[in-house]
Amino acid sequence: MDNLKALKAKLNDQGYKLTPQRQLIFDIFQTLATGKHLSAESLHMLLVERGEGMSLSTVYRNLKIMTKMGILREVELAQAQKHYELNTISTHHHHIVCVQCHQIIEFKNNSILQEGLKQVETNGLQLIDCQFTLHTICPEALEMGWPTTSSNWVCPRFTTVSKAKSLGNQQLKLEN
Amino acid sequence: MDNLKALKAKLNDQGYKLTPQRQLIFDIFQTLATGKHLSAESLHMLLVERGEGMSLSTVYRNLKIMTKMGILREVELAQAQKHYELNTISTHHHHIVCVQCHQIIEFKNNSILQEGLKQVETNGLQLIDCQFTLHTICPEALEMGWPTTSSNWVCPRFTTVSKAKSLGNQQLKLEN
DNA sequence: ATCTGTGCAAATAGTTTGCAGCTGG
DNA sequence: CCAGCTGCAAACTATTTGCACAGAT
Repeated sequence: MDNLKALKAKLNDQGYKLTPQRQLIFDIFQTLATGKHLSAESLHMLLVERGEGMSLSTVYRNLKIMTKMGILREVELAQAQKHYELNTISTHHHHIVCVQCHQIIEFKNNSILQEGLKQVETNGLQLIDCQFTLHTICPEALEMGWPTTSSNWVCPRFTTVSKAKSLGNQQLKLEN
Repeated sequence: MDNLKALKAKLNDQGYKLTPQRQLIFDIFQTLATGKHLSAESLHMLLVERGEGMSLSTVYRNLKIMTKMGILREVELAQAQKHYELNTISTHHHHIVCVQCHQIIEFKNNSILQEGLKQVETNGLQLIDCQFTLHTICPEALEMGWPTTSSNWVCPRFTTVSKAKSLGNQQLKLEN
């Protein structure tokens, strides 16, 4: 596979090696459904299920390296753990997250990425990742008396809506 | 003070009480220099230095509540801990963070907030916080062979520059 | 009177690290 | 063959929680 060669080149370029473990991790992210993020823990479980033994520390170590290199992006949404996804221009997107039910809506918006690039270049820096994150509350939770709502109350909105509303030429999709 | 009344009203409205501890925390954030964030730990230390005994758990508990209510915003930048700052429209800003030296540049950009509001309203949600975060690397670190750079190497760029470059009508200032 | 808040100490969860042996370039 | 990588177990750090008591409305 071509992407694999590129990965190897990128790694070697920085003095890192292409190990079977790194290959596997990269592969999982490449075949991951759009809009899915993995935590270190869930990635590890996925690997174990696949019959690929790999230690959790190795997972952590490699997620870190691949994030540093800009291969993956690390997103901190509502949950306690960090989540990871491939960091490519074509799949680049942002997140709306409900602070009560923790559901996530992804959306694309190129003008925001452009704005980010401009801002970064103006300061003579190089962009590694650009994250636009909107913390929101759903009207249903507000009716329930949020923020006093019980922590496990789940907003019905996202479980019934299959696709979030799109805005202009921007495309939105519902996230797991 | 007027802000204090507003705080009390907001809290009572949700069934929370205005305790001396909450007042103190709010006060600290109000008098905090622009561009400064506090972690739970550093806020606690600040309180202790001031001679205000308060348990760390109380700090954590109240930071959480005040973030939920939109009084504070929780930012996850390069560090391991979460940091907090007041969440007001007039002070609303975004962050550029260097992934090597962890220095932060703040910048204002109203069009981004507008974009966020539009996006959120289109989905029938209510905005609590809007964060635009750019992860970048400084050219100096790249020259040093980043990402293989040692973890405590500090980019000289930010320590010498007193004010980051501004972009258009947007205003930039150097952080903490 | 009741319900929320606090301090303390203990618990937890996510992540990191030291070390001895293994492996890719 | 050598610097980087892995697995394991132990360590660590930020944050959360249970409980008994105190305080506000």
